[in-house]
This record gives sequence, C-alpha cells and structure tokens, in this order.
Amino acid sequence: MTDGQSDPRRRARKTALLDAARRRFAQDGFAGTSVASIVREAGVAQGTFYLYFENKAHLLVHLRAEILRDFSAALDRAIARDAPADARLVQALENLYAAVRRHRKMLRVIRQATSGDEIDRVWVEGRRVLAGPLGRLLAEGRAEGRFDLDAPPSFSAHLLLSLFDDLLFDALEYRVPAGGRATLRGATRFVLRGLGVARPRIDDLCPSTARAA
Amino acid sequence: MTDGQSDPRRRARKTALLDAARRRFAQDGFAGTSVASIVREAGVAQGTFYLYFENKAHLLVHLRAEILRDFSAALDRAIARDAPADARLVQALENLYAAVRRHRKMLRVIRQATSGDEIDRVWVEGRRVLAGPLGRLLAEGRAEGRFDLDAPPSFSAHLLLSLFDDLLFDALEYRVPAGGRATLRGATRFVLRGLGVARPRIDDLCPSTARAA
Amino acid sequence: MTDGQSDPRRRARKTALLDAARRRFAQDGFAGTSVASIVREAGVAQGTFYLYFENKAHLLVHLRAEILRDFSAALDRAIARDAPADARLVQALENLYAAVRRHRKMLRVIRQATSGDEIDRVWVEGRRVLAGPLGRLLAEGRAEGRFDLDAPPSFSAHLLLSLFDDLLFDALEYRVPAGGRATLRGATRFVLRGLGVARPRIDDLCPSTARAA
Amino acid sequence: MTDGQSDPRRRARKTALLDAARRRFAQDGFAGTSVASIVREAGVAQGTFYLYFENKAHLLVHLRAEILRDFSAALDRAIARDAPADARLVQALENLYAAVRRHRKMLRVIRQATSGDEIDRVWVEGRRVLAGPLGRLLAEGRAEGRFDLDAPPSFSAHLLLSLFDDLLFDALEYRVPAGGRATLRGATRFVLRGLGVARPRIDDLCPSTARAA
DNA sequence: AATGAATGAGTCTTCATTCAT
DNA sequence: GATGAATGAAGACTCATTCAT
Repeated sequence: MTDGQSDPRRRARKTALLDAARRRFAQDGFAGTSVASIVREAGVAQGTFYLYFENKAHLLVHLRAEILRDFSAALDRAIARDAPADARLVQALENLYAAVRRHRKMLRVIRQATSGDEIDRVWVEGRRVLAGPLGRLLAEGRAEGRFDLDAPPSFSAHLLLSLFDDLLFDALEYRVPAGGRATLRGATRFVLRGLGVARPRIDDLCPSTARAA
Repeated sequence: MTDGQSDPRRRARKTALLDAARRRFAQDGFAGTSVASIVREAGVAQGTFYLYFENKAHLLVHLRAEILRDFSAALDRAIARDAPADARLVQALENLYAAVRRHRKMLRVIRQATSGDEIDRVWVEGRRVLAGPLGRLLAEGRAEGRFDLDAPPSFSAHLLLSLFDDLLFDALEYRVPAGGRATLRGATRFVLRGLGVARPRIDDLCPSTARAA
Repeated sequence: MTDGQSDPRRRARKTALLDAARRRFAQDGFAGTSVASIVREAGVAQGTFYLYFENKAHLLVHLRAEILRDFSAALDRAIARDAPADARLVQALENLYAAVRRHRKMLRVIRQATSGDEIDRVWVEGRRVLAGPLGRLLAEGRAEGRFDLDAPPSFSAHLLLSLFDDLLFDALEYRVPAGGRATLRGATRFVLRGLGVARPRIDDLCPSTARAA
Repeated sequence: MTDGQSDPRRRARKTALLDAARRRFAQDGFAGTSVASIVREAGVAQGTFYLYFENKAHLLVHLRAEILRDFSAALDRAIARDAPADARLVQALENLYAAVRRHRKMLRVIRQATSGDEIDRVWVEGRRVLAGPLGRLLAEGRAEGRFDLDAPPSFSAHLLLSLFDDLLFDALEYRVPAGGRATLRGATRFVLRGLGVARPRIDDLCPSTARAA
C-alpha cells in the first residue's frame, strides 16, 4: 500500500499549486497569467496541473471558497462573543475590514475574471452564508432594543455586507481620500446611525477620529 | 483640401466603432470579443480600427468615460433642481440607480477587463468627479439643518457613491433577495437615517415599501 | 511459486483489455480513444496496460487477427460441407457477408488507424490466408466442370475477396442504394456469372430478387 | 483597387497549401501530420493556414473533391467516345485504373482519416456522381444487346465501381500477387463475363495475359 | 506483478497588430 | 486615409508512456 503517504503529498501539491496561482494572479491578473507560469512557479509539470484542477478557471472556485471561509470565520468570531449586539456588530465590521484587507489582491482578481456559472454560484452562495449570521445579529439587536431597523434584518444584512466588502475594497484599492482606519470608523458610525443607535452610544462604541469639518 | 468633410466622417466612424464595441462587449465580454468582430459589425476594415484607437484596451477608456459622463449628468440634473437638499438627495439617488441600471452590462465588462494604469486613473477620477457635487449637496443640507453628518461631506459622499454603484450593481447582477425597486427604497432610507434625517421626514420623502418583519 | 494461477489470470486480463478496447474503438474511433479510457473500462491501472501490450497501436494487431480468424472460420465452415463446389461457394459468400456485418465497426476503425508496418503485414497475411481455401474451392469447382475460370484460381479468389469485403463493407457503411440482402444476392449472382455458371443453375442456387428494370 | 492581383495570389497560396498537405499526408498520414509542418513546407505563417481552411480536417474535403473530379473526368472521357458500349466500358475501366493509380497515396490517407460528416457526404456524393454515367453506359450496352444485366444498371454500376476502386487500390497498396496490369486485365475480363459478354468478344476487347494454370 | 501519479512534448487554434498596396 | 491579408507568438489542454513504490 502506497496510500499512506500519497494523501499528504497530494495535499501539499495542491497547496503549492494554489499558492503559486495566488502569487501569479496577484501580480498579473487572471487573464494575464498562463498555466505554464503557475506550474513553473510550483515546480511541477504542465500536465500535473490538470491532475488537480479541471482547468484554469477552476482555480478561482477554490480561491474564492477560501476567501469566503475566512470571511465567514471573521464574522462568526465576533458574533459568538459574549457582549451586547451593537458591540458585537462593531467588532464584526472590524473583522470584516481586516479580512478584506488580507484578501484585497485576490478579491480584485476574482472580480476581473470572467465569471463562469459555477464561480458565480459560489459567490452568491457566499453572500448568503455571510448574510445569515449577520442578519441574526441584527435581529437580536432589535430584540434587545438596540437597533431600530426599518427593513427586514436579512435585507439590512445584505446592505451592510455590500457596504463593507465593496466599499472597503475600493477604499483600499483606489486610495479614496480618508481610506484606511478612518474609513472603517466612518463607515461603522454611518452604519450605526442607519441602524438607529443613539449618538452617545455610538461615540462609546466607536469614537470618531475625523472631525466633521 | 478634403479635410472639410474628413472631420465629421472621422467622428461618425469612431462612433460606429464604439457602438459596435459596446454591443459586442455586452454580449461576449471584453476578452471574449475580438477586434475582428467589432470591425465587422462596424463595417470597416481591420486596419482602420488602429487609426482610431491605440489598441483594444483603449476602447474601455472611452466607454468608461461615457458612462461617467452619464452618471455625472444624472447627479447634476437632480442637484440643480430647486428643492430642499434632502429631497434633491433622494432624487439624486434615484437617478444614480437608473444610471447603474442603464449601464449595468458595460459596468460588468469594465470590471472584468484587466485594468491598465490609464483605465484605473479614469475610474478614480470619475469617483472624484461624482463625489464633488454630491459632497456639496451634503454640505448644503447640513447648512440647512437637514443633515447631521459626523464625517466630512466629501467622505460621506464617497460612502454614498460606493453604496449606490456597487451595491445596486450587485443587486441587479446577482438578484439578491429584495432587489430592484425595494432595494432602492431600502438603501435610500438607510442613507437618510445615516445622515440624521428624522423618521417622519424620511417617510415623507421615501415611503417604506418593505414592512420590517 | 504463484505462477500456477498467474497464467489464466494474465489471459483474463488481456481479454478484458481487448474487450474494452473493442468497445471504446467502436464508439470513438482509434485516435479518439485514449489508453486511459480503455484501462478505466477494463478496471485495471494505467501502467498495467503496458504489461500486456507494447503500445496503443499494438491493440490493432490483435483485434485484426481476431477478425481474420473469424473470417477464416466462416469460410472454412462453408467449404468443408459436403456439397457441389458452386453451392459451397454461395454459402461461403453468405458467411463472408455475415462476418463483414458482424465486424463492420472494427473494420472501419482498423481502416482509420495509421497503419504501422506490422499491422500491414497482418492484413496482407490475412488476405493470403483467406485466398488459400477459396482458391482451392474454385479449383475444385473447375475440376468438377462447374466453373469456367479464365485466370488462375488464386487470382480469382483475391478478386472475390475484395469484392466481398470492401464492397459489402461500403454497402453497409454508406447505404448504397440496394444495400443489405439485395446487395448480397446481386453480388453473388454477378460472381457466379463471372465464373461461367449457367443462368438456370444460378437461378437455382441464388434466386434473383431484383428484377432487372 | 488591389483586387486585380489579390485573387490569383489567393489561388496560388491555396494551391501551395494543398500541395504541401498532399506531400505531408502521403508521407506521415493525416493524424501524423501537424498543421505546423504543412505551413512550414508551404512557406507561410501558421495563422495564414486558417485564412484558407477552416481547420485541418477541412483539407480532406478539398483533397477528396479533387480526386473525385479526376475520377469523373476519367470516366467521362471514355464514355463520350464513339464506339460500342462494351469497348467504351473497357476503356472506362482502364481510365479508372489509371486514376486510382495516380491518387493511390491520397486515397489511403482519406481512408485513414476519421471521417467527419461533411467528408462522408462528399464521398457518397462522389460515388453517386460516378455511378450515374457508368449506369447509363450499362443501360446503353443492354439496349445494344451487348450486356445481359440481371440487376438494374445503377446497381451494377455501384458494383463495378467498388470492384474497381477498392480492389485496385488494394492491389496496388498491398502488392497482392498478380497486381498491376495483369490485375486490370483479369478484373476487366471478369466484369465482362459478369455482364454476359461472350467469350470471343472478350478476347477481342481484352486479350487475356494470364494463362489459366 | 500491479499501480497510478507524474511527465512534458506536442496539438490545434486564436487574435492583436502590422504593413504593402 | 483606408484596406485586409499576413503574421507569429501565445495559450489551454491532452495523452502515451514511464517509474518509484
């Protein structure tokens, strides 16, 4: 039996390929990266690639799934804490921000790539996955009397997610004035106000850095 | 001298090329569209293309600029009206929504295309262009005592723009639950609350369709 | 020593591989069939294939030989009977026709495959094998005064074989008008006339179906 | 206007490509010949090939059509003569033999190639084209009292064609004993007898070379 | 003997761009 | 200015065969 060591080896190879792809994509974009350059960097033969991935586009499915898993974990970590809903929300937004930051380059690549059906499905599914816990958090906050939603929690959750991944992605990517930390603070405060949190509580949870000029 | 008629002819040709490109891109994406198919549709020779555009990617610069101009006009039309700032903001958001809707397909194409430096520059520039008038509207609203910003107007403007182009783009593209009209209403109300507009006034300007469950 | 069971096992494996190849070739042609698909269907490992066959092309040698054996048996069965030479010839042609029918798909595949030297050799050899007994039958028929050959029996035998394998193959393959049974009858009668058999005897041995229009 | 010389140039290029293909195919077979080797031999760029042919397989359509045209001309030349039907038939068979001889190599290639639908259609069509005049010749011969067919002329025509292209092809290809001229004579005599031509007349039209051993 | 992961040369085809006319 | 034939580099993917286990 040679299976004893084949599995870890498989896993290692796949990881090597994925890592190489991530690096090449970040550098040259999806279309600009050839399978040849990926295998060269991973140190395997051309044909080996197709032992691990159906085709070039399939790499994106994996890469996207990885990112989604990380986003999901970031959210869950914040929500699982023992604290008032609004405080947990602030933490959740912060974690999300950090995650966007971590994956900024790959997010850009994924946006660039012509999205096949399967890739789209993963993405939409991902949105749903993230919106679930976030929606529940908003519902809890409303029950606790901390949020004053005027739309169903799930809808508000989608709104917030959009705001946080796309907006922050852009902030980081295009260096909109007042990006970075200030953007996080500003956006968080904006969200809290949109959720009907009172001004003093907002100042408490998330002190404003930017002085309203 | 035949120049007298060469200029209008040049313009017509360029337009024909641009129109053809728009149609092909919308159908097949940027990478999926060949220069050959564009010139065929425009009814000119292959080589002629390069008399009007440096290369294929350059088409995007023009297409992007066109969209930006349209967005800008949509915004200005609303802001120029004679009405309170908050009412003008609601109208502006609605116009923006309509513009996103109109250009959805091309926006997607532009996102897909590998972004050369020049294309990026146009995009960032565009954001700035839009943020200008919007920021001034927010400032006016604050002066009128209608908005209660806790960040500089320009920053808030960027926030709103992001919310409205990316979010709505996604809503239309991925059919997030409660997309379409309801999304516009929901997002508008969220924005108004974030700007500190009082509940009765919000109901006035933008009656809620979705009943908070 | 485990060799006691290795031999039957070897034989079984080889047969399994050959059967799988026949099925795949019939479906997808020679070039269109990968060794991978053959071993998958045969339920053995990729590398095992090369323990039984030098290479992919070598399969054809075996397959061809099999077919030849079947043709040969079909011929011998008819010739060995106890009957006049002309009647045996009619039966031989019928058997040949049935054999072509049975192996039609593989015959086509074999024609397609690029013929290495060895494959050619098998084919020529096969013709010779078939021409032997058929030539002797013709000689007997001449001795019996039933055939009136004006070429050596072996040459006539080659003529008949060509007529019967290629012609009938084409008839079946390309659906020439009046293919199938009628073709068999027509060709048989043509052959009998070519061999100088008298009209009434021909009608006896092989009644005409097609009315000469 | 540059059209004046573009057309002859196009034609010359196409011919060059076709010639190169013929040479390469004859040498290495269809599957064994790469487009690269063809363009190299024709002295044009890789991409140029696809300006003249849809794809590699399409070459066969042209090559096949060429051969068919030549066969057809060979037949017509004999049939159009002013002579008795049986004499014209003998001439027709001789011309056909020469044509098979000329195109032997390409016929082999065409048989090898996996035949797409379009290619098959050309082939079947070709058979029909050839069978037409030949069938009419047989009918004329019957009317003149020279042939005694016991199947419809068109069917007999197909029979003869098969006999003459496939059989002779094999004779030349596999060097069956008594190939070449003797084969032509033998086959012709066989055919004449099958058509009911009397022995003295046969000896007249086509003196036997092979002494029946 | 059997396995099956790994190899890498080789295939067809596309297409942005150039340039002689 | 306009043309469109020609270019040739580049790309994704396949698959017969090998070889360490």
